[in-house]
Amino acid sequence: MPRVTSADVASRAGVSRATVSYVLNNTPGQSISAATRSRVLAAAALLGYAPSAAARTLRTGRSDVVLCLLPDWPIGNEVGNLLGNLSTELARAGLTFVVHPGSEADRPAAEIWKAITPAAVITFAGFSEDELGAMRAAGIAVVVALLGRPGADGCELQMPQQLIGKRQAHHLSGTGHSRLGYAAPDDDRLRIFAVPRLAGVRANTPAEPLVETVPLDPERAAEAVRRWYEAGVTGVCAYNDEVALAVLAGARRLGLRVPGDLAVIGVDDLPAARLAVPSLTTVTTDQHAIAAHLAVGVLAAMSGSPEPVPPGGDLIRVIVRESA
Amino acid sequence: MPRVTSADVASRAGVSRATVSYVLNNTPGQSISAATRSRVLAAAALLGYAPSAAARTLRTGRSDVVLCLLPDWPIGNEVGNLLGNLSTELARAGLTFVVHPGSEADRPAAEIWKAITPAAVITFAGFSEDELGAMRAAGIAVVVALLGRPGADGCELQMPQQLIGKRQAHHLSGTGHSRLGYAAPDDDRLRIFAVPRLAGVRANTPAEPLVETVPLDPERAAEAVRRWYEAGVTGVCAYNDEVALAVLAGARRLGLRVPGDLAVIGVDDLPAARLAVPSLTTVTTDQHAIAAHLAVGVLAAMSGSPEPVPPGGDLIRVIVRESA
DNA sequence: CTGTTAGCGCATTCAA
DNA sequence: TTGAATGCGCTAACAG
Repeated sequence: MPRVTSADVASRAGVSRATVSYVLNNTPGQSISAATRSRVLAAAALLGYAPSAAARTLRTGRSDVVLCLLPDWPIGNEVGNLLGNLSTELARAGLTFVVHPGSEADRPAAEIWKAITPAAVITFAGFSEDELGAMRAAGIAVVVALLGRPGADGCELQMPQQLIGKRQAHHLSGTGHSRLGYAAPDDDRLRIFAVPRLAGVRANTPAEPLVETVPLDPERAAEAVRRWYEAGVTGVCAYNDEVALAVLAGARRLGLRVPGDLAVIGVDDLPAARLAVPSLTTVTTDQHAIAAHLAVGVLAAMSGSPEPVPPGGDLIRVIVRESA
Repeated sequence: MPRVTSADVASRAGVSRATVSYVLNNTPGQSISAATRSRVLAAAALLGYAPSAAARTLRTGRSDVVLCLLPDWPIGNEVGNLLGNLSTELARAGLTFVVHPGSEADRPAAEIWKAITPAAVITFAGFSEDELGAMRAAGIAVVVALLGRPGADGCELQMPQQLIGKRQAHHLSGTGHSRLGYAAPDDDRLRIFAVPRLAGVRANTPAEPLVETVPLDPERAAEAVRRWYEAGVTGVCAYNDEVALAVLAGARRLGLRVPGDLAVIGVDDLPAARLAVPSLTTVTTDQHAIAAHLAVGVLAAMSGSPEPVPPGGDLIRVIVRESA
């Protein structure tokens, strides 16, 4: 199974390799007769010719691949949505989007981008200065850091994460809760999200929220709920809907009424949120808008333009149901 | 910011490009003095040299990238897990795993693999013969089809899908239910999974199961539950946990007891399953084992070996909770 | 106008 | 240890 190259197409069509290239790429400023053109096209189709991405990338110096390095955190619905939207958005710009789901432990990030040679890298975890330099040396035009420390080059989405916490806190305040709790996830990999979300809650509530780690288990969640109850907490912001469901389960186990004794608000609007008892009030992010913003950021970085302004505040909405 | 090439490293270290290559690749059968070696290494580190994947791929004729083409279906926890495990598994073999989450509509699959030139492609949707031929012509050694029609070249995981339905049916039969219902998802993109799972149920229950499509909405789910109830159905196999939660919600709305009036069993063991009321009995697949099997399949296909035997039956387990 | 020749980009690897 | 060839496609310069 010998690889079909442009030379094969050329000889099959009785023309030179240059002509094949011109025809297949529709190179402007080249006049090639319709007859020749169709002969080349026919030959290419017949042989099933696909140009070597490697050779093309080598020659042009740029690939059209955007690589997303996923941190070690579990991929759920929301991330899945974001990735799908991002793919759509980048495809619109003629870019190919791929995701690497592995952890740093399995394969260092460097190995990955070296193997792909992307035009751009999107990362959620941030990079060291060394790594950044290495990537530039490898000809990667841009690095878009999502949740890294501000000031790193690349767009910054810390704000939306904080905004999520802010919205939660405001909703609970608005329904008369002044003593809040925060339900943190029992998974260190989620700290990168949990920290800014909690910060958002903290900054928008008069009293310091009482933070409890809530495992996804009714029994153990009940312990956290009990501590809140004893401390006079009446409203809980949960890291996400899963944690919120655990809080619900814990409250039920203690015989507490939701939202009567304890109001709960989640994040993500999972299908399960609507189906829970009581149905779960939650905060959702417009992943479509986020994806669009990210895509614009990537494009800007690739062309050296300044990074775009972060999207407005309307991309985070509270979905009011029964639990708060 | 000029790209750092091996030539730069060579001149900086005062050696030839060949030497650089030998040192950096630790090429066996080459004797290079420790002094030279360390000089090359130092120069490479200093300049932040990263070899061009394109050039390397072009020269060696093989990339170490495995590309997974995801169909249009929503990416949830389970798929996320599978991808993560797969990445780990392939990393063990020195391969780089990337996923393309876009739909065919955004960007035809051909565009993707042409842009990546992977050593192997994993697909869940199956390919046409034409596309298969094209991929081979592009030098892609293998195509692993997961849920395609049997007989396509590549390993076949249809079986586990059917097995899932089988396990559900058996569990319900074992707890005394003879008239079963099947709760199908309200999303056509999931048909590829739903069909074989339903087939598995069908093949393992005496009477034909009563199939109802269950939207993820309590109100509308209740309609489906009512029809089951009126038809004398006492046990429902749900497509997955989300659908199962909808069935639970529907039953509650009708005032039916679960599992007393209606037993429900899901698939996936989402966190929400354990937290539901009543907690959800469900079936889970050992994604670790599946990933390992897939990885072996990819390796086999890449080396031209026959495809490995499918993993045994122990990778699907019923987790018994309250709902069935 | 139409199409060709020739050299480049970068790392690998054989022969010297 | 090194010079030089090689893999594949792009494209400026050039000939019919």
